[in-house]
Amino acid sequence: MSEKLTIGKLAGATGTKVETIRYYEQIGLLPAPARSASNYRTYEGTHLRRLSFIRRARDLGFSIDQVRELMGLADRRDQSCIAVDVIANQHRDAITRKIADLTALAGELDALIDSCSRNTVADCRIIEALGPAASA
Amino acid sequence: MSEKLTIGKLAGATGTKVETIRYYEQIGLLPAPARSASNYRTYEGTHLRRLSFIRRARDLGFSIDQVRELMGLADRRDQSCIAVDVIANQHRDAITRKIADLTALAGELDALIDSCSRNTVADCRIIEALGPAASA
DNA sequence: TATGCACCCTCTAGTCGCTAGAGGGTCAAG
DNA sequence: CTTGACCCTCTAGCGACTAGAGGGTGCATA
Repeated sequence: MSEKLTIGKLAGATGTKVETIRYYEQIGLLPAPARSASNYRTYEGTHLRRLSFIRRARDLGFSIDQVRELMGLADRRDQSCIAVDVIANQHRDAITRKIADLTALAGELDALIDSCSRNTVADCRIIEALGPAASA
Repeated sequence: MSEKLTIGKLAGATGTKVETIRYYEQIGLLPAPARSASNYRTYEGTHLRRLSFIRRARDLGFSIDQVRELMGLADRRDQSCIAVDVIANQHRDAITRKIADLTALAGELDALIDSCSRNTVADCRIIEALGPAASA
C-alpha cells in the first residue's frame, strides 16, 4: 500500500487540476513534496488530506487567506474551537448577503424579461430599461 | 447646446470612476471621444447615454461581453427583440444557479457551525468536516 | 529496440474587471 | 503667481487560477 502519488493522481483523487496544485505549492498553501530521481513531485497521504481540506474549504467559498487561517487553527489542536467558529460565521454572513443581493437582482431581471415585447429592438423594453431617458 | 463633459463630470454623472471610463475606452466598450487642445477627453450626450447603459447593465451583473452584445443589438433597431431576451434569460439562469449553490452552501455551513462543540479544536467538527471526503 | 503517447517539468503570460500608483501637464480661483 | 484640483499616459497589481511554449520521462506495444 504505497502512499506515493504523482501530481496527476493527486489531482484525480481530489478533483483539482494539476496546474492548480502547482499553484497552491507556489503560494505556500500546500507544502512542497519530495521529488523523484527524475524531478517528479511525489505526494504522500498528508498532502492528500491537506489538499482535500483546501478543496473542501474553497468549495464552501472560503478565500485562500481564510483557508490558510483555518489550516493554521486546525494544526493547533489544543486551541479553542471558537476561532474556527468565528471564521465560519463571518463567512456565513457574507453568503447571506450575497444571496439577498442576487435575489434582488433576479427580481429586477425578471421584470425586465417580462417586459420584452418580442417585437423589434426599437420597441424592446429591455434595451429601453437599460438606457436612460432616450437613446441616441 | 451640445453639452461637453470632462471625464470627471461624466464619471460624476454616471457613478463611474474616472479610471474605469478610461478602461472602457481602452477595451473598446465606450468610443473614444474628441480631445481638447490640451488633450483632455471631451464627452458628448451620446457618451453619457452609452455609459449609463453600460453601468446599468453591469449593475445587473451582465459581463462586459454581454454588454457588448446587448449594445450591438440595441444599435440594430430593426432586429428582433428575441436575441436580447435570450441574453437576459441566460443571465437569469446563471443567477438562479448561483443562488441555489449559495443556498446549499449556507445549509452546509450552518450544519458545520451547529456541530461545533465549542471545546478544543481536537473536537471541532468544522475542521473535521472540512477534512478529506472519505475519512482517512 | 524503437516508437508513440501520456504524463511530468519550469517559466511566462493571459484571464476578468477593474484599481492604484508614478510622473507628469493644465486650468481656474484667490 | 501660486495652489490645488483636475487631466494625461503608462505600468503593475488584485484573486485564483488557466493556458501555452518548450522541453524531459515512463511505460506499453509492435
